[in-house]
Amino acid sequence: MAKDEKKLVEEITSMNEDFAKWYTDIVKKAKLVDYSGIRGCMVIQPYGYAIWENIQKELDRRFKETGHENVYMPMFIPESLLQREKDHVEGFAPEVAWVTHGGTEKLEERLCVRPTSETLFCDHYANIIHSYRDLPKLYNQWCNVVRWEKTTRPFLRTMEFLWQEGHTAHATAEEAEAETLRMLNVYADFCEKELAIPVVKGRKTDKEKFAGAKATYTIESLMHDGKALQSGTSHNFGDGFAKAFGIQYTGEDNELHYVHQTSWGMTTRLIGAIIMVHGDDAGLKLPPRIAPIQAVIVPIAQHKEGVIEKAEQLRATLSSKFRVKLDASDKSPGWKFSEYEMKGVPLRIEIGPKDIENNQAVLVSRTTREKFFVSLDNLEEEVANHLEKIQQEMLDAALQNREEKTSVAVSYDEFKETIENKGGFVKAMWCGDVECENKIKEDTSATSRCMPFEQEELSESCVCCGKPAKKMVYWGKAY
RNA sequence: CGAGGCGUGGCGCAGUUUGGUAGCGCACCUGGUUUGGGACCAGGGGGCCGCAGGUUCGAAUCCUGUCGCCUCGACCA
Repeated sequence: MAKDEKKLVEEITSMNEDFAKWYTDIVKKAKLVDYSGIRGCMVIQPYGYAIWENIQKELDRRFKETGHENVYMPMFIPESLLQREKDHVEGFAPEVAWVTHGGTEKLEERLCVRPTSETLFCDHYANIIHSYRDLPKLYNQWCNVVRWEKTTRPFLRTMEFLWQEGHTAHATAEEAEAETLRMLNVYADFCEKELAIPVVKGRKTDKEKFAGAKATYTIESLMHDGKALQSGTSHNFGDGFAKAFGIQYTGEDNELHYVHQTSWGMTTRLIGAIIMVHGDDAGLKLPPRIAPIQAVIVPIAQHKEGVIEKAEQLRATLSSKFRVKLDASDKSPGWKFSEYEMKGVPLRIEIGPKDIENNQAVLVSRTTREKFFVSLDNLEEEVANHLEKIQQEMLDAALQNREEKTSVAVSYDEFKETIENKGGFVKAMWCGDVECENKIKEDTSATSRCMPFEQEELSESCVCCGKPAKKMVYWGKAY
């Protein structure tokens, strides 16, 4: 084993040995979350929350750019309101938490803690939308929701989680469809540009679509262990909710019309995706664009005259353009190297007596662990270039991993064999029948991830039943 | 909710089979020597053994109950 491949952090379980353990090790050691005393709920610690704040900042900017406004809805939903739309309540009823008492008094009507806020938005929209002049309504809210999950894992599935939910109302079906796809594209762009996570865009099958939706679109990403993760969804509700909630407007034609609605969401689960797409055995690896610390300055032989001062000077200069931290604690340099690699800091800047003598600093990349000796005269430029390069390298690596773990199956034996032994995405044709989805699930535990927009004609018949195929589908085991 | 595993200083564990003064490593504190890949020496502090009952002269250990956490399935962002 080459020296630079040596496992530097003994405390982290190797990902090839036990991926699930590796994941929880990272989450704990990098201090992203702490387990709380409440089942299935996590404490998001400062470093983890800082990642979420950066995600919020970038996503929110994109929402504003596309004309959306932020609002805040109540966190309680009266039972009668939740039950207005039949499919919706059936989908969520098994996992809602109920408030039955106010103080010591039993409530006349139970309130559920929102698992999602469609019903609240609809109730509100019915009040404020009267004319075609009131449309479109492009609202978004950042909030927490609660779903009574049976099994939980930090970030990937918790009983309470943070998210953003966009809810829009439009005059026509065409506008609603356009909005649904526009926001899916915003999500995909965000994942690739900011998180360096490549995604497959497509449509969910009826079996997998959102409760109450006419169509659900999704972006699917692939984790390092070959499991898929639904990373964001965008739903077109058609006028189903509008009819259930009576959201009507008077059009230019002086006739009453129902609105057409959409909703779309992304959650703290994205942090789980970042961990599982980019991380390695040394720990977390954060894309520079959302890393809370983009560069850490580690002084070497900091007791020597002038070292700390120089390091502080670098920090002061760089901090106007980058999120930079100086660690002048009395831990050894080696300890700091490992610590910040574990925390996924993209770039390390070493400065010691030798460097000061030569008017240079040493930059070390988290992705390659390569060292670069750069002049202090153009440090800012060098740091900017390296961060950009690391961002790109991370996307490239993630893309390569996904390509390597994406297969094609034409026969059912081939399909089962690939899911079982290789994992990852398996592209295969499908007849459109839910029976085949169910059978595949039963036989392999894989589900249809999406019907990608970019269709390919792999064969003419369904991989499962052999009947004429309608769609090419990405299949895989999912988180 | 099904199957498995685990609750002992902050973290990771041993001790439980066969009841008898609560231990180890890391972390922490003090002093010194160190400092370019998780430094070393010396000294020190910290534990109602998840919780509640029971058996016993005596319980981390045995019995009953209960709560919580983790992993894997089914459900789901």
